[in-house]
Amino acid sequence: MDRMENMKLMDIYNRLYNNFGPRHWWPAKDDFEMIIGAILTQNVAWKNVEVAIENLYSRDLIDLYRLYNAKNEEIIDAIRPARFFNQKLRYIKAFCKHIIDEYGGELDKFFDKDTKTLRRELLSLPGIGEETADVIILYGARKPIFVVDAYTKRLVSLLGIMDGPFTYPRVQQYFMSNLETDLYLFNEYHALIDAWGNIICRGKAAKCAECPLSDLCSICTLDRTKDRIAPVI
DNA sequence: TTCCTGCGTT
DNA sequence: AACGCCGGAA
Repeated sequence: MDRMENMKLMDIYNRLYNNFGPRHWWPAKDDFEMIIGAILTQNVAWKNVEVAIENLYSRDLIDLYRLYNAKNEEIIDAIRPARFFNQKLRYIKAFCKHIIDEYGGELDKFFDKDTKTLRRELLSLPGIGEETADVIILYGARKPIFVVDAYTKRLVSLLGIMDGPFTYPRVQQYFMSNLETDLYLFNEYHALIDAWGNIICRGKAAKCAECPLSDLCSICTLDRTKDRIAPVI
């Protein structure tokens, strides 16, 4: 734990928290819905996922066994707004099958495993990459792990707080080695970075005037008219 | 790298 | 019409 790096990261966290307030993630009624949402949201706007989840609820399919036994056409019909529906159908069914075969359909038994084992097991499943695995560990199993997404890479790149290349494990290691291992902190930090990337720092339409980190940003100087350059990731 | 491939925003 | 989205696989 480097004191200076910790101060930098906590300063960023506090600015985001003061600006956006607590985000109360993950937005789901239960753990199963949380996991389905995590798969459906891959490279898709969350608004589309909300529709897909609602479609599943209206078909009474937010349930491990009912979803696993449902017809492919019915699931595709429901999740179509979340894009890549053929792949995501396979991913969802594979996850359900795994929990049914290995844990008798009980998610809690799956979550009981230690973080490292849980992560390995999640990564072995189709459609579960590093980000989705960590999201499920943090917001589903409620174990402290730092989630890295495209916004996180954009943030460290723009603020110049760490050296590249900004690969998933390197960025994750940077945050986890310089922050207290705290479930609430990791929960809010990722959710706040998402709010920042989603609401403020969205590519061409970036609202630098409203950004609580503008004075730390290497390319977003407000005192001169300057075209934004895409961050190198 | 490319494919997957819906929808609100600009 | 083009962009970009709470990515992952091959």
